[in-house]
Amino acid sequence: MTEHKTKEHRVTISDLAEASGYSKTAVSFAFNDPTRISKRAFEIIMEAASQIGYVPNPMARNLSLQRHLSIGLLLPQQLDEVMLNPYIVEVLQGIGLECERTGYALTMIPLLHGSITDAIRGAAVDGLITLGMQAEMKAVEQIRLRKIPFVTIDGSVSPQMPGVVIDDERAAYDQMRLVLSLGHRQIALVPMPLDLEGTSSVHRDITGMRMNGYKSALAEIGLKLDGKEIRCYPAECTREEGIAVSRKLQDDGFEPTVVICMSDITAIGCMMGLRGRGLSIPDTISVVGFDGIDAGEIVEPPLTTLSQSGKQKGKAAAKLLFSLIKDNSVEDYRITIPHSIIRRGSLCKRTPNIG
Amino acid sequence: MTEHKTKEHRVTISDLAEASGYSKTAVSFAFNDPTRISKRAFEIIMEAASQIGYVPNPMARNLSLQRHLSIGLLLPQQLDEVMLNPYIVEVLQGIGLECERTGYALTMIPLLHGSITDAIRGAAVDGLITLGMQAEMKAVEQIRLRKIPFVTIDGSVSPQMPGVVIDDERAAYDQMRLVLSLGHRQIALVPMPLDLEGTSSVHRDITGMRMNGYKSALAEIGLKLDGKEIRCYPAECTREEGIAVSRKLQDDGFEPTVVICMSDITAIGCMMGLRGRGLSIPDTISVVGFDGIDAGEIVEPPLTTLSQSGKQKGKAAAKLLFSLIKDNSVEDYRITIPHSIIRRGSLCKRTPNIG
DNA sequence: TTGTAGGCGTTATCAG
DNA sequence: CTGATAACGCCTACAA
Repeated sequence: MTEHKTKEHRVTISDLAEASGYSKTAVSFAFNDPTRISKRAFEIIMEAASQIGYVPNPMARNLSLQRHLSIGLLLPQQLDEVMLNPYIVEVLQGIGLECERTGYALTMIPLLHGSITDAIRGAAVDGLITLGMQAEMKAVEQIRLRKIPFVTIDGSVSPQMPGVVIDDERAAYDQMRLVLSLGHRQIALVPMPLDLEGTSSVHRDITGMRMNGYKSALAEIGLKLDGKEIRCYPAECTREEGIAVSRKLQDDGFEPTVVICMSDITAIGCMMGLRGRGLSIPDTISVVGFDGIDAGEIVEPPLTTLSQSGKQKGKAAAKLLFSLIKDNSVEDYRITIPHSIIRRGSLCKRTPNIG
Repeated sequence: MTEHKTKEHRVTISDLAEASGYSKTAVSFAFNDPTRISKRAFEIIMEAASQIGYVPNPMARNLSLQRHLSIGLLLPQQLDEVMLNPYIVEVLQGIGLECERTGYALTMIPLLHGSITDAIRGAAVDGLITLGMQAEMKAVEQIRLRKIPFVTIDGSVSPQMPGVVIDDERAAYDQMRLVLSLGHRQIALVPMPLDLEGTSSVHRDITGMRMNGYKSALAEIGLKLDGKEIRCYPAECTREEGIAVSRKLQDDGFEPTVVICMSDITAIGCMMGLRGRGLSIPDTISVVGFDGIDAGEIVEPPLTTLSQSGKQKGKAAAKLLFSLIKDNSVEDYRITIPHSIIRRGSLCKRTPNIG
């Protein structure tokens, strides 16, 4: 047992006032606006400060200033799960960039004994960024109670709930169009599971919109999600679930020429699973992902994907939030980030099977 | 411009006291320890609370309670760079897990206008986790001033600076031994650059210890880092720098049978670069990494690596810190996490070139 | 069970 | 340029 004494009566501004022979006011100025006291006073105070080891207490400072200098990120899942998702990590990068620019810290707010409400209640932050927040969630109400500004990424944005998104329907449409244009007609679709509870439905809106996009693209050439040529295999955004998909395909005896995933992680898992079953990509079967994460570049063959910049999203969201914190208003309550298709080796042309 | 009014005179405990007809004390109890007031009082107060929209102010609460319910992670680099390093992201997972268990938030503390000292000064946290902190850094002094407990990961741990590490020297030794045992004698070593400044030297200690490990292993069979058969190509932990290494090898006309990297990211970059130059892995050249990140599994061929669990490190560090926060002491000031070798396809046997 | 009053450590106001 | 004094909003002995 090693002792680490740290709390030996923290020295306060009063102590320093006494030690330096000046008033608390003077001390405060010395640290915050030295121009308002004499040079001599400043020096004496600072000297005394390092003598007795004084350093302003951030807690008290915050209360007085009525601000935390920190924004919070409300996590929809356990922190370790969140970090497993490279897309979210990208978002974090973007948020972090803005925080650095503005001198704010970024507080990750985990569920408090499983309760998001309690977590929000106690969050010591000047504003909140949420992930996939839907207007009707009870969390929204709780945030409003706190009377701190907040924005959402990938949620249901509205004038009452500013946020940043991509055009998910269009993105999915583009993704499907590409696949169809290459001649694929036997398709396995891997959406995110539309959870029934509606509580942790980070992806609810998104999944729905993307499915719409898929359907439009299919409809354009007279196809539809029929459960025969074109089937659905929902999966979470994890490699394991991606691998599981490849197994299910085999179990079903379904042999699509392409697998379209709603996330790159799933797609990569899928590639690994398919290869493990002796299929070769893209010769026997193509795979397409969604997100454009880094790892898509390093797999073999590299992953074709619908790329959205999580970093850009995070940055835009933070900007939005800071403008809310500063001016209490935003120019646009909805920021739409562009998406694009990145064509790589995992997807190739396919002559439609005849018969 | 959409207005988002949020600050319309926040309602305080006094307001609720008045509105409910009870005292501030009663209100406080209602929220913190309902058993201390009558059931009736509790209900009336809570009812009134939701009427007028009262919610305790965390800032004031913290000041009064003298705690933030948050620990800080001091970042050695820009947040976006940090997030680019999967190993650090793993550490984050581990820390996050502990935070969830204890109900603490995790605050990422970026440099404040480039100054780590200012960042520390203002950090509103109950304790700090640092990355690669060396005892003689000025940041240490600043943290001591704040009189908050702190631990370090991958730093110079001592009774005065508890922390968690792996046995880096031994790990590097093991890594090199494996390579040598497979017959490799032409070796490219890719350490992290030992920066001269010493300021951002997150890896200083580590690099040095690992180099020692390499040297011991080499010495055992009468070899040494001679700049001929065994050469050094320092590189940062990025894919780009890994790719750059492959280029430098070619420029030098050096044709090692194996490349040993101090991080998986570099190793993966290297693999990509080598393959881009027409070399086949592992037939022509083997590659070995360090860290054991996820991506090592998905590259082709999968990466052989010296695996350390960032998650375990983060978890242990957070545990250490919480014990410091709670009891002001720790059982062991140094936690050593085990490491292991993961053999995969990127490394294969090699008959030593003769002549 | 309830209320009064003082403290947490700063910053801000406003005289001198 | 300097210094009392009042916020900031909550918690908690202590007294009633």
